[in-house]
Amino acid sequence: MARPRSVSKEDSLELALQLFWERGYDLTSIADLSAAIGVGPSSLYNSFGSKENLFRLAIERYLSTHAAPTLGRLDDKDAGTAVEYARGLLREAAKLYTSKGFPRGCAMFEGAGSGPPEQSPACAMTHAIKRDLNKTIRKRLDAYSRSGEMLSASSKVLAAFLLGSMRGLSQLACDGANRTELMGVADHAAQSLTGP
Amino acid sequence: MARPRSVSKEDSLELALQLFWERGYDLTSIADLSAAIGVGPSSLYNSFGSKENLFRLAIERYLSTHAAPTLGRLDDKDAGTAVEYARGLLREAAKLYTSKGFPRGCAMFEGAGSGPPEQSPACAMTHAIKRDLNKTIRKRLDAYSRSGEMLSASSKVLAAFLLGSMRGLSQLACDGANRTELMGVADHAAQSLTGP
DNA sequence: CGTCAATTGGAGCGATGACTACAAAACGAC
DNA sequence: GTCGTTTTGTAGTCATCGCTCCAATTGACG
Repeated sequence: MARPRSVSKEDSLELALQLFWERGYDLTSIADLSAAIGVGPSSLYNSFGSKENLFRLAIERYLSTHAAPTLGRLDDKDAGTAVEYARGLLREAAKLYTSKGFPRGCAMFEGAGSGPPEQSPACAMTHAIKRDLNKTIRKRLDAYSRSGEMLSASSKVLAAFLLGSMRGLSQLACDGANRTELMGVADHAAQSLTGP
Repeated sequence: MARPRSVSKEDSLELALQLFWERGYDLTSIADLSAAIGVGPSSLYNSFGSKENLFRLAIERYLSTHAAPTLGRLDDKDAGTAVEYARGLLREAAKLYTSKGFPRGCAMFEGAGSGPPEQSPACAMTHAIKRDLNKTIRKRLDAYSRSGEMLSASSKVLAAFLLGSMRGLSQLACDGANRTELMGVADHAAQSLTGP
């Protein structure tokens, strides 16, 4: 029994996400968001509290929608061999980073600076997520090792390599590499997990 | 026959570089630079003209000093096999990205946003450099191909992979990975160039 | 219709952004 | 010492930042 919001929270978050995705946290101002969403700044603050919180919610939306297929590959337990697991993960990432109608690269990697957690609020929140990604990949590789598969390096090194590859793919996408090129890089990186 | 500058241009550029390196172009303000260098803003503008130009000169200094060993590996024609070439390049980069007493990661990759050239002045200048890096790597790989060495993929894919690996290493360094870990990733990535 | 609750647009807050105007200061040349 | 040249610090320009205050608006409910 009150005035209804002119734009739904979901719609607002999706529009905010796309701005953060394209320009990053620092270069996206409240005025930009306000104009893109079509509501005044006061409505944004009434709904989301702060720019930092809006970013957090936008990234959460990103992870649970756009990035869901990629995250699903992260702990895909039916991926076949380790190489096939890595290929599935990196190809899915490459696909996400070159989706038509959306900004290039990864919204989380590129949306916040890549600095240490204390550099900015946005860095702090994405830093924790990246740690989780690394941990998840490493667990999956450890499982391959335990089941007897020979890998080309330790799970620690390979987890860092795969996460680094995802970030490299994101940056290549930002710089204009097309999907075909990214898929080639993804395939090559995945293939490198082959044991001796 | 005029008043001498209180801080040399070289010293100013080195200090400016380290700030841009650590915080990036956008998050480094003229006031920050002024305080770190120990001169007023007017001196900075008198010496360098604009923030954009100061950044350009700082990055040029970075490339010609700190990054010189890494750039030297880029077209090292006495590197042995392609795998050895890649290993030399990536290990030198890993070393640069974890130098004691300097910010983590690559000043050029992390100092400017990773967006398209039109996103910001800083992006525009680094974009051109990245294109050159790719081209140089590819030429080197083509030379290996022409001399009969079998590679694991096309020079186009491998050049993108190697540049992507450098950027991945830089980001891992920014997130706190230590030198040993980066060296492991570098070795692994280089090893992947082995022909079939 | 009147009431209450939530949202809205707009105006404006203090802080900070890049940048500049200007006069005092510091040298070499004379 | 005086002059000319360049650098210096200070103060201030206008724009924009994240954010807030407030009165007007919009509905469902009685």
